[in-house]
Amino acid sequence: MTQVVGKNQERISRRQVDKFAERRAQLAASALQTLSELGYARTSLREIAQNSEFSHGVLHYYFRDKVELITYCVRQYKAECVTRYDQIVITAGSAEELKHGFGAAMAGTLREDATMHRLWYDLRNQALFEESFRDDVLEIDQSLEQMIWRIVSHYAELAGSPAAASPAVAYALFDGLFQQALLRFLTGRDSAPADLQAGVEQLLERLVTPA
Amino acid sequence: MTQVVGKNQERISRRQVDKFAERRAQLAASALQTLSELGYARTSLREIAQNSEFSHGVLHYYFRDKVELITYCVRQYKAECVTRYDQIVITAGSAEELKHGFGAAMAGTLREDATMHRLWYDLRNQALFEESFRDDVLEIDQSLEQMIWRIVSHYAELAGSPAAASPAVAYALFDGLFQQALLRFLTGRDSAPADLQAGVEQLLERLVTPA
DNA sequence: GGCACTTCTTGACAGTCGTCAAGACTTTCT
DNA sequence: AGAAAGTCTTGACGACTGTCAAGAAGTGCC
Repeated sequence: MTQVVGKNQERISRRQVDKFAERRAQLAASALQTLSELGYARTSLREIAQNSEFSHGVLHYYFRDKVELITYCVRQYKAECVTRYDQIVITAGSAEELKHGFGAAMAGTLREDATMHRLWYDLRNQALFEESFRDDVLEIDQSLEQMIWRIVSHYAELAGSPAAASPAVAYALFDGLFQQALLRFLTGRDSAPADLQAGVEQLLERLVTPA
Repeated sequence: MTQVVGKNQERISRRQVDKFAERRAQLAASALQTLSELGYARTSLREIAQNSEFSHGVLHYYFRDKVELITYCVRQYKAECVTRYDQIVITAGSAEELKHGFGAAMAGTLREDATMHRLWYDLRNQALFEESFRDDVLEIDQSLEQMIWRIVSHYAELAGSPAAASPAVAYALFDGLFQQALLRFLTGRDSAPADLQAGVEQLLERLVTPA
């Protein structure tokens, strides 16, 4: 059922643990791909297995049940996206540069990772109905809020005026913009990324301009 | 299968159509209640029927299939909520009054109709994966955007300065605030409605203040 | 080679799902 | 009253779900 490590083979047990973790990550990647294509409601374990190179039974060798698999997926998703804009914060030398870099990065990930973002909103919503993922989802949401706040506060610093909103409000506003852009992008409106970039940059300006 | 009306009984056919429509609405109400409790992914026709006073077979007498039922539900939901704030716009005599009325109304519906809002976001997200509800969802979303814009533009009028955002952006920002407040409210943060009211009022001010 | 252990496949299970058809019950009209 | 139309229940169907157990296939050690 769960992983069993050899009795007195300490040398290789480390290697086996690594292989075990690697395969978990590999299967989680297949699961994430399937989830992002079909959504939570329509994703079954057999479908996930078909998107991998294994059969459906193997999922229960690496994950206790469906909940543990999806929880693991959510955590893996988080690791990828929580530091998405940090490089921009580090390298930006001016407020203008940061603003354009952030706007372009938002527009870029909208274009490139649209289905993954769609999945994120799907799972965040599931957490409103189901207790299971709630803690992980809330933790990711908080990390995203902090990521946004690193942008806003650094921009305020570069611009020389204090930020005029709390981290929570700033995150909510950018998230609203992004979610609407995602809806439009996925329903075929090609101008969505450019519109998002403009909206994001305008919002960033206004968030550090005193009323 | 579908409704069959008597041959030459024009007098009563009208009454039968009404009864038919009434029962559809009644069943849709049961469906909406079930959906708001369980979410789209976990709602089955049998569960819906158990939340009504009928057996599961009757759903296929009044609705062709599950998609038509949920589509009908979405439309019924729309009719209820699209004019939610219009009374406030009409009766508000000053910018201040409109601002407080709107903030209080948002906080109030967050408290009262939280599970319905949760369902709305769930269904809007389903539309990103499924083609079926997409048109209806987009139509509702547009109506909500217009509803928000009636608030913003009227507030700008009362305040004497032009609105500094497009209808789409304004809607996205308020929606972001509301969605975050919903997440917090449903996860037990009691201050969510008050925080939402404050955030909404602040945003409304800033949306009509020139940069 | 034989052995211990890990990894993966296969097939089955109990349950649920949407759908539908047959028929019973109810209402309405003549 | 009897016929006809409308309404609802019951029970079944095939398909799909998560889960699990039995065993085959693969891997490394003596």
